[in-house]
Amino acid sequence: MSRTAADPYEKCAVETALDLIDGKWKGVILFHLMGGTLRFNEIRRRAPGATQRVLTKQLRELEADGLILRTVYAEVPPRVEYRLSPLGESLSPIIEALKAWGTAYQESGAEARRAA
Amino acid sequence: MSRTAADPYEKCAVETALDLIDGKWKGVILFHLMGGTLRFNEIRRRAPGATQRVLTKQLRELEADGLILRTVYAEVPPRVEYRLSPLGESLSPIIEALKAWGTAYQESGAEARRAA
DNA sequence: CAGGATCCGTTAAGATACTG
DNA sequence: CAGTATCTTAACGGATCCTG
Repeated sequence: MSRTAADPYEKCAVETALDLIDGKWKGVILFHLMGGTLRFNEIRRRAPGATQRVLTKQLRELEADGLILRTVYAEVPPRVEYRLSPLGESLSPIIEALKAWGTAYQESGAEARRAA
Repeated sequence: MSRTAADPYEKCAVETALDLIDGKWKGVILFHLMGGTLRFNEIRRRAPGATQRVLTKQLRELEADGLILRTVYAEVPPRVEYRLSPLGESLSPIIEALKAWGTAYQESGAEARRAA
């Protein structure tokens, strides 16, 4: 954050935000948590293709970043619930916007062009 | 895109969108191009820390994804201008939202907590 | 059930040098 | 000016096996 140029501050904000949702499954996780609290295996089911290791890691990162809350119930069998923190919820409009934009992009056939 | 579950479609849209702006400097590039057409070295100046190689690569990816347009002027010295495509411009609201959110995140002191 | 520990392959990204 | 060509490193993501 040197602030040598005119507006490096603004630039960093975009970077900061993107860094937080950077990770192959973070967007997906956040999106599904927007629907309410989920347990580990429930998230896993909604993110087929992601392994436990990766999922766990990204959940921990999201937690460390303060975007989600992790609640462990000391019972047996173990139960761990994940839900959006207030900060995470404040991302909802953006996730929704991304979803809408992604949908439009897909339907525009731009994906096909990309593959080509 | 198996569509086996209830709504894998929606999930993929979020993923699709994030994939397009995934890359350490893509968000920064797009943000600065929102201010108007820029030449290669102008972008470089606005993304200190990014090397030519990385910058070139990400610019090419953005171009391949149809988010930016690259215009080469056959003159000497060479001049190459980058600007947002209509599709790229449609991302502006999202980039702005990310910037606003990132700023709020930074000011909330959440970054400090993250480092700790 | 919800992970932790390990090993491994791929890719992103950085450093550096050179060119039309 | 705007790249390309190599090389190296670090991080990410995946697969598998094990445990409180």
